Amino acid sequence: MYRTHTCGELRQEQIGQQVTLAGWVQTIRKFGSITFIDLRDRYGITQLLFGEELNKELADDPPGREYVLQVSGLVAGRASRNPQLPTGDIEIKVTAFTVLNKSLTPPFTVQDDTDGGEDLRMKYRYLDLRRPVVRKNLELRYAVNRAARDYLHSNHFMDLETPFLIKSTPEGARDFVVPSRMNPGQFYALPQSPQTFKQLLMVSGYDRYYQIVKCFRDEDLRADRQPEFTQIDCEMSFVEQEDILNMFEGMVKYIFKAVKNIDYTEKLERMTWEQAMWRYGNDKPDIRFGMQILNLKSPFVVDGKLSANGGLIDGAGFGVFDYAETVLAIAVPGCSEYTRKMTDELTEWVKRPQIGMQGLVYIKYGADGTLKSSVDKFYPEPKLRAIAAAAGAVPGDLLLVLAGREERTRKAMSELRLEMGKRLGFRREDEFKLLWVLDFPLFEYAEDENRWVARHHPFTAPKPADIDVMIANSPAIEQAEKYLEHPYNHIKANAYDMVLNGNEIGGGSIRIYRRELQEKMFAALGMTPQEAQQKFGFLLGAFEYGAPPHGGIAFGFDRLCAILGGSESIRDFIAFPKNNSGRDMMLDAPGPIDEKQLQELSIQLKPGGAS
RNA sequence: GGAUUGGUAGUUCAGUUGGUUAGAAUGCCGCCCUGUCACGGCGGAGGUCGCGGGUUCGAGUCCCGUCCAGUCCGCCA
Repeated sequence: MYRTHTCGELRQEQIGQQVTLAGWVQTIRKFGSITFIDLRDRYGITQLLFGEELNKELADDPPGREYVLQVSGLVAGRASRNPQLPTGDIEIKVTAFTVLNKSLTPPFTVQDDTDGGEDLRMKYRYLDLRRPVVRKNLELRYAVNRAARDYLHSNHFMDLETPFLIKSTPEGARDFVVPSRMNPGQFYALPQSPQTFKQLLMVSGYDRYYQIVKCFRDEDLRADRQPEFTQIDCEMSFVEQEDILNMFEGMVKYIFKAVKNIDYTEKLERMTWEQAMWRYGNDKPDIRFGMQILNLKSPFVVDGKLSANGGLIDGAGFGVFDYAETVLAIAVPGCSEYTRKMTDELTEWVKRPQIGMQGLVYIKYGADGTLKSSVDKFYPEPKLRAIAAAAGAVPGDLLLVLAGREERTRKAMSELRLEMGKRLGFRREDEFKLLWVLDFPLFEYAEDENRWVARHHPFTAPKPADIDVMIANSPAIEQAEKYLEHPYNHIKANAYDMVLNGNEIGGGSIRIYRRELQEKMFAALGMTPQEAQQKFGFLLGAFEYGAPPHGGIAFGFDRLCAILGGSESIRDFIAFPKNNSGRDMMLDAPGPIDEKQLQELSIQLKPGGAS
């Protein structure tokens, strides 16, 4: 037997017991004729005391950091206790020890506040994973996994596996492809999601399916994006949107309780996509704080209602505002005393190429009620007061105003709002705000491709009221620049996203389950009937054998774990992640393959294609 | 594809207007130390300043190119 106890469990109650422990050397502290060693395993740290006799034996071939040690000895109370360790009341008086394995000196310190940089830790990820902070992240990941399974199992969902070697699909992200040796010149694709399989399972009558499953997308990476990532993928039959919202609102709340012990009792806020775009400038608003965006330009419509805020700044002779497509403002609380230097810095911030604004206008609404702005020349105080009032600003606020092309300005204002929220400490990582965003547009017009694309995916059903509009209208557009007038712009999807603290953590839709509508959808996306048949014939065929109404949702598992763990980067929550360029620094993958392998696969590389 | 930040000792970093032998902390090695837990004390080793080219009497420092890493934009149904 290698051990009787772990390094995290011994307490005062065990004093006097003979125990055997095994673990890694965390630190060694020598004092002449006695030596302390902190022994670490997954469960904690226990202090070992080597007395005079053993100390000599230890000195013959002294162990170093990360040596694997097995020790036997007596649990004893400590002369001076360490309240910072759960095992700090006791130590082991070692009577015998064995070096189970040696270790090279690790290239960085294996402790929470390590001295190692990111890429070094990735190269030696197996050492990095020994650090308690990283271990806690993976423990949290497992807790989320277990909670999701508990909840779904108790609601009669079945975990069913779907294949990884499938067919490349034209829509959506770029596929990872795998050459087929037995079918020369042909390729499998790795799934971007098990979408069509889970729909087929619905056709087969498995009316509640889930899978915590790897998905693959060959696109450029970010801190919160990996080429292979994990989804909690779910699908249900005989459901409407409301059923799905309720079921998965329940799942996320269950996870909050199980993992964070948070009682998220209130019903999730709901917002239409249009509301989100106008009020927050993006489709995944962070609603932990206000600072909603106000449109100062001409009247605009949200959800069929005309906004009264428009026209406040028109016709004052300020060209930047008069000729801009849109002018947006936010009221930043308590910042009216910003100095010139600070507003200049914000101006530089919005002028960065990533934001791309020409400049920034500000209005300082002083605590004493006075108004000062960078555009006083054009807007006398009463006018500024009206603008401030419309934006819901109160004395002490700083109004920030951006003007320009609508899409870009809205996006920039969204970024500015988030940045100010961050600077003012409104984005606390221990506060969690969930939100449903509903009624997404079904289509988007891709100007570069000159065709409609599905905003969610091509299996998403339109709102029932829009089905007739979709069937009655041809997707064709006479002149490309006139696409905005096409009825397809107004078709809403039966789709929904769940947003947590400004991150999309889940998204799904009610699916199309009739062949005619699915064919119409493929046609709308520019596929000929032959193409549709060739690419999705299996699905269209299945729809002819009694496909039930169904819908589903998929959650970004890694991202959910990261947010619950208070981190921006999902890499910290994946045991063996890839770096920014999709490389595994530890394996040094991807790499070249042998000429023989290439031949078997009937693949010839372009000259210079492999290096 | 683009923007931007960084690359100097095992590691994390400093290095001024270009100027003598490139520093600190930590880690590592040796000696001392019986109550530490960030132990302490003394001593020591450790550098292709990412790589290539250029400017200069002289380059870690300036210029050009390139590679690697981080963040972001595009992209990611």
